[in-house]
Amino acid sequence: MLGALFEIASALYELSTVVTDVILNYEYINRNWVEEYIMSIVFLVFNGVVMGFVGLGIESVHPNRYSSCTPLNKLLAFLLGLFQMRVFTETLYSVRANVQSKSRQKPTATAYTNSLATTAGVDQSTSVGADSHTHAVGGCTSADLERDDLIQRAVQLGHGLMYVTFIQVIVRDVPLFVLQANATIHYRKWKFIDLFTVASTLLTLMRGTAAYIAKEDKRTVKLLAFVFLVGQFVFRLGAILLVAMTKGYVIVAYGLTITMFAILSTAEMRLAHPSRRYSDQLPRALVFFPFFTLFVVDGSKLTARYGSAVAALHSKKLLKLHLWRCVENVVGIVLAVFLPRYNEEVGLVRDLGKIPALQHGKRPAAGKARGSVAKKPKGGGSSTVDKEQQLLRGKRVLLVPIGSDVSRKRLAIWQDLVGKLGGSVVHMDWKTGSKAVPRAGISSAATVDWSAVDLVIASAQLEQEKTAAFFHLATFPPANVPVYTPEWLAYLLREKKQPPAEAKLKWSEQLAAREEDKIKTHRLEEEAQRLADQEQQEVDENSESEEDEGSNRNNSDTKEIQRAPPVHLNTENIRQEEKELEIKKVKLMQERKAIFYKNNPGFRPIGERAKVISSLKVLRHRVSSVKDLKSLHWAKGRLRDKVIEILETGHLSKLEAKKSNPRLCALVTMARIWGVGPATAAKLYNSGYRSLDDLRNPETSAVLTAQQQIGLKHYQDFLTKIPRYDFAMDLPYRRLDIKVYPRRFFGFAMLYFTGSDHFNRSMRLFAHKNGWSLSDRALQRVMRVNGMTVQQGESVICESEVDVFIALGLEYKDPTERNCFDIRFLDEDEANAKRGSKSAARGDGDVE
DNA sequence: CGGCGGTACTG
DNA sequence: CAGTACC
DNA sequence: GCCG
Repeated sequence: MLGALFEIASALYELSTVVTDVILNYEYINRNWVEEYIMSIVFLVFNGVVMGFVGLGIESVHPNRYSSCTPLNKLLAFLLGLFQMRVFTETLYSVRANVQSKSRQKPTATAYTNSLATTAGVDQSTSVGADSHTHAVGGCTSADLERDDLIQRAVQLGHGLMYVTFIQVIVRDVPLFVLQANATIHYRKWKFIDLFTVASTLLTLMRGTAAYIAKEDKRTVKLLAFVFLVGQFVFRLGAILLVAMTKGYVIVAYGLTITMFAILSTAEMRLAHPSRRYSDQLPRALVFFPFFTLFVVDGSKLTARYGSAVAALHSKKLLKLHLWRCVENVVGIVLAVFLPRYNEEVGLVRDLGKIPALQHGKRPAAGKARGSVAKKPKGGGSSTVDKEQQLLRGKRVLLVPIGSDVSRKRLAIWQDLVGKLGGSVVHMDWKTGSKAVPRAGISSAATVDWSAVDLVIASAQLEQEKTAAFFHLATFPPANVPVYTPEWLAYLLREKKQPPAEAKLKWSEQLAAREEDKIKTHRLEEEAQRLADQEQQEVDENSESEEDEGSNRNNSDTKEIQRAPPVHLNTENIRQEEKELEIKKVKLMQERKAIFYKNNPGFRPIGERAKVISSLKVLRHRVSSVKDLKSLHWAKGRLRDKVIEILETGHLSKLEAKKSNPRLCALVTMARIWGVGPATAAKLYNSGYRSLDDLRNPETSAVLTAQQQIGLKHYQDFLTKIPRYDFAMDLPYRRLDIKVYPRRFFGFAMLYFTGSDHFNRSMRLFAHKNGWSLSDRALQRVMRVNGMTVQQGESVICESEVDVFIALGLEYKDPTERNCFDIRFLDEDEANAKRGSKSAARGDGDVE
């Protein structure tokens, strides 16, 4: 009776773990942890289907348990598994059967323990086992026979349940455990529910493992080995996907790969030792699970620390994980090889060398099966490496020291590269006798002994004629001397081999490519012009009535207007893209709205009436005179005058005046130093500093702060935008912004950092005007009392940028639509006014 | 005519 | 607190 | 230098 209670209690406990999963899933979706939710559901469904089939299996051995109608019974058996009720209901059934049979006759202990129980009915030996048992008992009445059969079946079902539990562990609990652990590591502190799920998973795991290792039937072990492998597949794949989380197909590929290796090595391990004894199987279970759990947990941490799975993958820490994998594999293999075999005919894999997977990831010292794979890299040895690194050994290289992008520093780098590649640099005689790099355009020239040159390095920017003139040659390059670009050198050193022909790192190829580019651009320009003209005609035809700007159109003198560089626009394409963007935005809004209101129940958008934050509109046609604009209603007063001036004359006199104002130029230049703003620039100017060189004077350092000195030192570097891909060899100094926010600030922080600054300001102004405050970590109600701002209440919850737009009641803008120009520079008067009477800064009064 | 974004660091 | 920075 |  006690046993029955225990059985029911543990079944109830099983059920409660399922309930926990449901609660957790609810929480996932509530917090919009979509990845966790999806994966959890996938695992639950997968598990449900597996358990459903298990139910069908049990049904075929123990038919008609729930009803007398066979199809209905099958459906029930499947559904019970699908809804994760399998263990619970089967336990109840087996306990009932057991109690029933016990009440008729107390079974002997031996009948219970010695019975050849089989797995959940899939194994056909059930009836055989029952028969043999009946024979062994012998001489019984039919009633005894029936009772024995009943006992037998109950016991079988009890054993079967153990396997059901085991399967459940593999397909459901372990992946879920990993999921939950991951969610915990990533997003929140441990809560009771997490502790419960972890503890319950561990318990179930132990139970399942016990069920597996206690099993003594040979065929079932084989079957279970298979199930175990499938389970492992799910387990490992799930774990790896978790490590991958949201980004990067690389890690998915990686996950698949190591999963395959794991399966192969485990298959080898299991099949070689289908041992019947607890003591043989336990070490494997012990070895396998802890190691892999460590691997997964550490992998998750790593992902969290590096921000993305790909970054984590590229980090050196991964080595540690690989080492764990190695240890795990090595221990498994050692066990597989050296433990005694009980069943030689099942031991399928004796030659480890035949499984390529086993050769992967192991240290050379770890295994004896180091066959052909290990030999290959060793065979090549160090000589190959040397050869590869000295691709220019013995070559005499001439560096062409001219070109718009060739500096002394760059030449030195080339020389260094050539040296590293084992080549020697040919020195040439300057006619002028100077060793300085001649500037392009200056008619210096060099004489070169071309027979002593094996190859030439020249900038791709360098024109052919200029080079020929420089070397006093009729044509450049001279015959039989190959010319390469500096990128070719960089490639050799990086890749340690010759680039493929399609890389086009030969100088002439680069020239040709540039030429081709020019022609192409030209053609595109013409095409664009044609399209623009066409459009123009359409516009003219459609908008006679809107031409209210006639008075500004006496443009007989507009011929000398400097035209802006032509823009080639494929109007059809642009329209298509705009349409797609619009659809994408609407979709995003709808998607996020549901989540936003779930997070902020009862919230009312701040500016429901407001439609748009105005942003720059794109015209698809060229605007070269006022008539190209439908109307100028958006510009009034002085702005309008300026627009007209630009369109009519091609320039803006006020701007020209400023550009030629030396004081302003000096101010702008100095203020572009990182750490120097308008005020400091003015202060410096008034102290007599007029240029960067003035400031570079050593005795000046006292007037600059430490930050400003750094800014001055890397003046140009800090002004250079960081390109997406940087192939340059002498990389500039960079200023990097690293911002760390708690996850709940993500939406606000993303919006802020995406910019633009003007966009941020207009959005914040909008919030401000409506009595709210928007920052990079909150959108909250505020009270502003004579200059003081008082917060009122908590921030609106915005998990994404979109949410902020929803909260403000604004139309969503794609990042590409948040671009405005930065006109930040304070004018003189304003700067003076700000600093009041403290400073005596004087200058041209009319400067703006 | 007053207002113009919100926040953090430095000196 | 002013000045500068970030977007 | 625009806007309310």
